[in-house]
Amino acid sequence: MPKEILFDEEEVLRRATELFWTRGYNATSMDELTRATGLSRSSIYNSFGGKHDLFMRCLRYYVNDQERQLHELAGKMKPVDQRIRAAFQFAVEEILADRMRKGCMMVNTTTEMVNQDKAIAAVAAENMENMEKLFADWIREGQAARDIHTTLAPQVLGRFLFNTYSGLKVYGKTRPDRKPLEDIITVALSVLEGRA
Amino acid sequence: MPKEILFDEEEVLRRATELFWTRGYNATSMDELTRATGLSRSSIYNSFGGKHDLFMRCLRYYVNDQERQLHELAGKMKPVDQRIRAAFQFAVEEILADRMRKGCMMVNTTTEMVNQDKAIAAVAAENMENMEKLFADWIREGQAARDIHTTLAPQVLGRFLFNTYSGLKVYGKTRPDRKPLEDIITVALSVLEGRA
DNA sequence: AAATATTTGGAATGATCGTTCCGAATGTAG
DNA sequence: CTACATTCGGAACGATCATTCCAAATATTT
Repeated sequence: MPKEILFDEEEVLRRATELFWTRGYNATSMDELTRATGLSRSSIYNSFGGKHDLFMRCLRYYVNDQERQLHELAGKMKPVDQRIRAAFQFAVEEILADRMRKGCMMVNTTTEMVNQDKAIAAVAAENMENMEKLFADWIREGQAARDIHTTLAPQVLGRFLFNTYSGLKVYGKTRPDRKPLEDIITVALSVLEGRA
Repeated sequence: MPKEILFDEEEVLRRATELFWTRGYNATSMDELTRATGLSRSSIYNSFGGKHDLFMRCLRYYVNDQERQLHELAGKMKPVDQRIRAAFQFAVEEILADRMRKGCMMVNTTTEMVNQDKAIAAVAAENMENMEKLFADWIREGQAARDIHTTLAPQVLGRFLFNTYSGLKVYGKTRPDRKPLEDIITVALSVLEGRA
């Protein structure tokens, strides 16, 4: 009975995410969203609810993708110290390839919306939790393999790595140059070396 | 001949800054600005130009104040290692005292506007330059006093400190708790220790 | 006290905001 | 081929946006 939905939902989500990512929540209008996705107003409201609902879908889409990429990295790159370096190096390449200087959608959203929107704040808190745990798990693994000293607890080092990671996303937005970004990583990762 | 301006310009700037800081550029309306400052629309346009001009004044007001506070700290706290720790500790106290979870206006503005507004991007770049230089100068001073190892160049360590600093402002926005913030600082400042 | 230059409050403007609504289009089921 | 459930395009809605404008208020100078 129902007429089929004609568009590819994931493709729409990808395009909407790209726009929100580039312009932020408040500066993005439904009009721009229709142009970016190719959908009419009605279709967006029908399929995704209003602007806020659509944004939440996009934000989750983004963070899931980000977290998935990092988990995949762990599958390929076994030695933990190399893996951590690879994760940060990957972030640098992403920043340098980002022609629109979008930065990180989660960081952008955090600074723009966390103190004004509880639903968004919840996603931000969850992502922080996940990232800290991911890094902490890697650290624990590296400590067990005696590649990382055990002077500091995995959770503490994980938090530090996540903080450095967020910082890079901000830094790259005003200065997307390889040298300073890699300088920062060099110093940050030196805390994992020796001293055991 | 001229009727006097009845308001205190700095007080107006302070209140407008507080509002932009809390809500960001796009989410702040001229209507809210009139309520926050007590001025009428005409007075704002007369004395400060439009919304964008006023925002630039506020942003400069904010960054000048921030940079001034750090420079003042250097005057009081002579030993460099203690001074750096004090600067980061001060940031933590600021985050914990920030009931509105405003975070850092410069970081917020960077992530919201840098890829959409050249004038703002210029201020962000200038502030980054100043902060890196400030930290680098402190590092150089500490190295000369043999309080900090000389394995890494002042500029490199300065960049790292600035990155950690920015990261904390983001972190504190979603999780304004003392423990994790101080964990991060502990790890970050450990890169300045020994090893010479 | 009168004249003047400026500020001030508030109404008005046109644009744009997010959202709703409805008739037309369209694919499926009988 | 008819009936129907749903999507779709685009007009329309009220609210709000940044900005402009003008008459009233006011402090200084004459």
